Amino acid sequence: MISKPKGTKDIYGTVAKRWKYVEKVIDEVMEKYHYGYIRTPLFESTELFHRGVGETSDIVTKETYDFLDRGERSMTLRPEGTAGVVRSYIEDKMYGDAIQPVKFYYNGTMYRYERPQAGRERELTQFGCEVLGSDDPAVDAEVISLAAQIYRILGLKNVTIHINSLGDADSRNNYRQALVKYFEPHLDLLCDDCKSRFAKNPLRILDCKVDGESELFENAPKMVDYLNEESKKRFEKVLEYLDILEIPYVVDSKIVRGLDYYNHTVFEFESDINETGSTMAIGGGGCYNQLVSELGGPEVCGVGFGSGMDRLLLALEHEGAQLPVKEDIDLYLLYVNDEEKKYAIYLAQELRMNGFIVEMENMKRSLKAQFKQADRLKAKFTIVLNSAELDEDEVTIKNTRTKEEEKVQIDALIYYLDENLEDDDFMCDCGDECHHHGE
RNA sequence: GCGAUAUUGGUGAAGUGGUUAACACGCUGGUUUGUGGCACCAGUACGCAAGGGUUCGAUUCCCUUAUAUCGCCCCA
Repeated sequence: MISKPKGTKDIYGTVAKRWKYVEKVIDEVMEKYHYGYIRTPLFESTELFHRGVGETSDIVTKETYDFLDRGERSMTLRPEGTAGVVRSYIEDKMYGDAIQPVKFYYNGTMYRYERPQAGRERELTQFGCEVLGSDDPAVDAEVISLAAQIYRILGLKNVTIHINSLGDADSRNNYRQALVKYFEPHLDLLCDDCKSRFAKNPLRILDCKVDGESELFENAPKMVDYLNEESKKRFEKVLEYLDILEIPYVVDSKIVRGLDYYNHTVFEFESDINETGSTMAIGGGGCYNQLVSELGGPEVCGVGFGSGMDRLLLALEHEGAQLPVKEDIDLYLLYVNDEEKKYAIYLAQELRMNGFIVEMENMKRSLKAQFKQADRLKAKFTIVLNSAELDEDEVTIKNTRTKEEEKVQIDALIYYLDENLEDDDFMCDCGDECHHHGE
């Protein structure tokens, strides 16, 4: 047997329906915020992902799917969405467009060469957005509120927004130095991982799982105190706008994000996915004011966020959120003899073209087994085709819920179904403003 | 890259160094010759991830590999 590659998943059945629903919500919300859908290549030049990420992390060396194509060009399966969007922005000179800022959203598979674990696959699906060309803090707030809206509409409740500011390049460097100075005398108290973080990426020390709660860490310098005046004002604006939007947040100085290209606002959406009560980031993002120029474009600001579908669905499941997923069918056609079967083939097609979800027997089952099948399919109606009745141009249709049977002229069948199929598909608890169903 | 645990039919699983691998669900058929969902009866793993080893004998012990789950590193 050939099995799927490590860290990949087959998605089908009810799970696939949940995915499609979530994707529909994403599309609708993105559209209202006026973000244009963008599809960029699944693979790009390796250099695209390696530049900008910097030398500090393992990402470049061991966590991307790299390969040489037949022309000996080094290619990489995209590990995230931002780089491709920024590349496209630069390549197509969108910074010259009349409409600014440029706003995009994406939704697609990404590839990371990692060991799978909870909420972490090698092939993953992420959606996200990018705004390029504006440094207005209102854009930061918009991006955050957009993500918050998607989560809210999906029914996710236990999500906390952690937000922080890294300031501009100067502030960030000052803070980095302060951290180094602070931890240096206590180096021997740190865990082994932190010792290497100290050398490679001191900001990450704050994320330590071993002794992140210790006194040493509590007294560590805070980013906020190292923001210069301008950066501080900018951050306050972002928070003010979030207040206007009535979006609750927690200022969390431990949010630093891993990569160097972030400036100013950074944020993460945390959900309590595990039974253990520990939290997991289901999305995050921030400003990246150097990435565009790093990749060969103009000095332009970017803001974006990305969110993992797998973790999002995990969180929805964990919270028991009800997604409006349709699992039943309208009608199941049963038959016994060949003449009836032929009519079933015809009738199924006819009714499907008229908008009904129709299924028919295709397994040569006994009539009894056909009824069982109709149950399993949760058919709202069944028709047992009967030669004698067909000669009279009529069928007996049975409502599986009320058990009532009725003789109906075949000509009147569509009308009958229209009348009798109630629209009780689902209830959703998104309040009066809910427009996302029934279309 | 590192670590822990696991891998038994269509599914959930129990179990043991030794004749026929529990139980349940499902599925198929029958009781009921074209109206099910209930009930009862019957059938349903030539095999316990793959390969190698130890042994008179292994699904059970050992090794290797693969896969899965969870964690570490990293986190875009």
